[in-house]
Amino acid sequence: MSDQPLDKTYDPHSVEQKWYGLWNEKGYFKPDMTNSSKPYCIVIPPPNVTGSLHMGHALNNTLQDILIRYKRMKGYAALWQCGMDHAGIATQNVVERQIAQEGKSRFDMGREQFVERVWQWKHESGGTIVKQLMKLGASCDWSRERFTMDEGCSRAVREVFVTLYNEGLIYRGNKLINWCPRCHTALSDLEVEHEDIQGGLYYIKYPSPDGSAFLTVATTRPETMLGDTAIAVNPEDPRHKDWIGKDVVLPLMNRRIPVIGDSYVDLEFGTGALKITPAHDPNDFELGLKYKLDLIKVIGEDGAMTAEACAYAGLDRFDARKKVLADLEAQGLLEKTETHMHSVGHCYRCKNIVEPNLSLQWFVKVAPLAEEAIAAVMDGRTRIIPSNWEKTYFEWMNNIRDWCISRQIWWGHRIPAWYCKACGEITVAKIDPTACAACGSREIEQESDVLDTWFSSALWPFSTLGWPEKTDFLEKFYPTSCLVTGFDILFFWVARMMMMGLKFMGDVPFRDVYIHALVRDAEGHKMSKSKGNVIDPLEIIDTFGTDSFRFTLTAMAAQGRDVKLSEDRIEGYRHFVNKIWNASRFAMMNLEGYTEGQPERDELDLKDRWILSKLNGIIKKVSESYDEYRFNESANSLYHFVWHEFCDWYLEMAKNDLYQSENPRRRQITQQVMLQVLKSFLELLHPIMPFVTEEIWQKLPGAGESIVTARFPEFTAGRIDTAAEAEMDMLIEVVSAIRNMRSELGIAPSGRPHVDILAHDGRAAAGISAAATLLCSLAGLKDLSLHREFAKPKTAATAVVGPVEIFLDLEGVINFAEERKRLQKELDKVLADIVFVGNKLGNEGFVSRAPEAVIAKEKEKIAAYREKEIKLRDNLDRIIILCS
RNA sequence: GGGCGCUUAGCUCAGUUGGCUAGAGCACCUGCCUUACAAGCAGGGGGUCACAGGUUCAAGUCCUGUAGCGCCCA
Repeated sequence: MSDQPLDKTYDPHSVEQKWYGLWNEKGYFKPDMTNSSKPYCIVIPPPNVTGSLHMGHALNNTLQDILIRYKRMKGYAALWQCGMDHAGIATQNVVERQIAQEGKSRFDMGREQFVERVWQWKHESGGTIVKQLMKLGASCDWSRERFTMDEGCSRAVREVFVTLYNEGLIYRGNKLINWCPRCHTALSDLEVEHEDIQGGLYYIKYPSPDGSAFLTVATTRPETMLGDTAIAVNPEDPRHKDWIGKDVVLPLMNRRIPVIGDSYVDLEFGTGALKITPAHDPNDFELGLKYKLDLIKVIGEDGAMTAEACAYAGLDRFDARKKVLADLEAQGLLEKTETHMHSVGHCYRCKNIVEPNLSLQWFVKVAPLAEEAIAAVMDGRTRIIPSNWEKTYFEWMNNIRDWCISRQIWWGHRIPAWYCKACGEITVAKIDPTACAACGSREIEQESDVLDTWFSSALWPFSTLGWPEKTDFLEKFYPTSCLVTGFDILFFWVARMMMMGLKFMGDVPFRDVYIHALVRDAEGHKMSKSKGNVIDPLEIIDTFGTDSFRFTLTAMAAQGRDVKLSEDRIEGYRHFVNKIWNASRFAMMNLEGYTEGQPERDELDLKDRWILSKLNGIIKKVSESYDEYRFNESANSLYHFVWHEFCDWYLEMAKNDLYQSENPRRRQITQQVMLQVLKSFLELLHPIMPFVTEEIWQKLPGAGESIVTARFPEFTAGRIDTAAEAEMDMLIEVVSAIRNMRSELGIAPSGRPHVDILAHDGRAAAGISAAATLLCSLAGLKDLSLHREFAKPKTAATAVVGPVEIFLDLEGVINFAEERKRLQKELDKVLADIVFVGNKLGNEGFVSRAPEAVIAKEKEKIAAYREKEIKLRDNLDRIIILCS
């Protein structure tokens, strides 16, 4: 305990720095491997090494930290396995831009030197996000930080690749893939972002060989016509079916191509005739296979037209489009042009338009792996929360296509395949071979492509725990407990981890997957640099402190709803931090004569029993909410508890005991209860607000080593005291009623009126009597008289609370007309209540079919209303007399 | 085109299995510098829960349809 009282306001910055460093140094974030405590493990979604903390990270990591801190306090061996992703394309882009400023390209440098340069960049400027995560308070075990390109992860990648290859689940094939001409690499289907853009729909006339007739075809990409090898029409289409089996002449190229009939063709779209370019459209590719059509590649890797495009060779694809259209126009073969909205694929890294292109690439045959991954979610080995995401997961898994895993870049895991120049065979090996496995030739050359970054991320839950080695960590923590992530990488990452985990570990990678929402701006727009609506979490932390920021995210992170973040909201929660601070400050300013100890049960007074009961309720509520990933409920119940129960009522009532000196024992008990409640509250809140809770907790008398490793409060059913809660409810209502009268009748806050209370009911009377002093101070009264029988005073305002009637002496100050209005309003309300509940009870269906308890509740209600009505009428009558 | 979700107070949102004449924060109005907190305290106003049907004794909550918005996939 510190002798220093708390400062008047809370200063987050110094506090945050101090504690984080200390926690980390003391190793609190490392799981306790020595004991037999149950494991709890989360693997972090590895941020890109190029990344810096954005709102998505902030939310994602706050939620993970809450879970980890909670479980750690619950006594689990809690491991938050952290690390970073090498982010192949993104990182390569960053370094390429850097060397471009020096006037060089990666090709000038050569592969080895370039990769060296990337590592250098990584060491110098990569991973700024780690420090930012620390600012956020993330309690990762930094001693176990991993990188997808580190030695262990690379070994895991090799192991997996070779195994899958040997089992025929990885193959090399010439197929249609998504090609980014800017990044100069293949992309998987997932890495293409589709966006609707306004384009043209061009109607091109394909003449019959004798020139007597034309078949008109509509297309959005006219430049691909140069690679057409057929036209397809629907055999059901009366307009075109006669063309089937005949040829047309491909304009500009003067090539004869067949017209085929296939029901795939949509009768409604365009003219009902479809040009087939198997080398540049995925659907055409399938048709090409079906009808054994030629594949003519007219767009090259650089986005320019190939030699196959003859007169157009060398032109950029978009220039070629213009020229093709102009030439068609000139030949009278462009029938018309319409504007047309259609979806166009863009590279998710550089946003350039992606070209579907024929290319020799490596693929993972996913169907067999997906089957297992589907089954694991179906039978509940892995839960997806909220469960409606399961449907999305199944939908995707059931329609999954082979995964293109080769990338034509240099930064990444180089594919462990060697081509033999002598026999042409491929050698795939875990350890770099020196000779061809087939013919023994030493003339072998390694595949130049690297693997999709997501390939290594797919192994993250076990590669980071040491796999393929059999480590203690792997043994203890796999399957991990929970994965926390946004839905945007459900397919990219979660699905693939499921497949790989099941395949290589024989078990799911995680028991739970918690999918959280997206953070948007106050208007609900996705934050993006181009829109300029990005809120930088680090600026927020600087302005408001980490705790208020984390609390805001948590309180707003309701399941299945996006977080619309505004600074106003964060500011509001900064007030909350301040409130906690000041409540604690108050507690510590009133510790005169304090001794440590646990008061006996029968020494507790009403307010003590009440707050301890409420505390127990909140322990239950908060634990359950954390357990069920209802983070916002934890946050909101804690907010309400400390502000509106502990501060508004308990502390206000405690002042009586704390300020008076006649009864030191009573004061001690109140101090003990107050501190106990405060301490437990801080522990409950700590997972959400790690810093301020530690700062205060440390200053409390009898503090332990750190709140980080303190025990999370346990719910005890026996501590719930319903009698105390009911009694307090009544007192609170009485106080509120008096305050309301004072306010509505314009009694100055400095005014100290006298109150008479009439209570026929013995219990109520006893309660009021015991709390008389309290009532006076809370309601600002001079004094209070309690009566079992009472001649109602003439000049008093009145209120009815359950079995109790309150008379506020207004001699000299009363405005009878005002009081009459007030009572009339009260009476109207109670009459409406009676009608409402009366209707319910008068309903035959309700009485016969509603559950017993519900009916009893309604009956109780109406009885109370009726009683209140009688008293109100009586009081109103007397006022009316006085008014006249 | 297929799928998912949203629409509740001026604003941002809670509201688990139907029992709510609907809650919070901010904003607003009134009064208070009451010795923890004016980043505060006390009191107050404000909603036909998008619309239309249906199921039920009972619907913000379940079902169907409509409108608007958003996202994912093709």
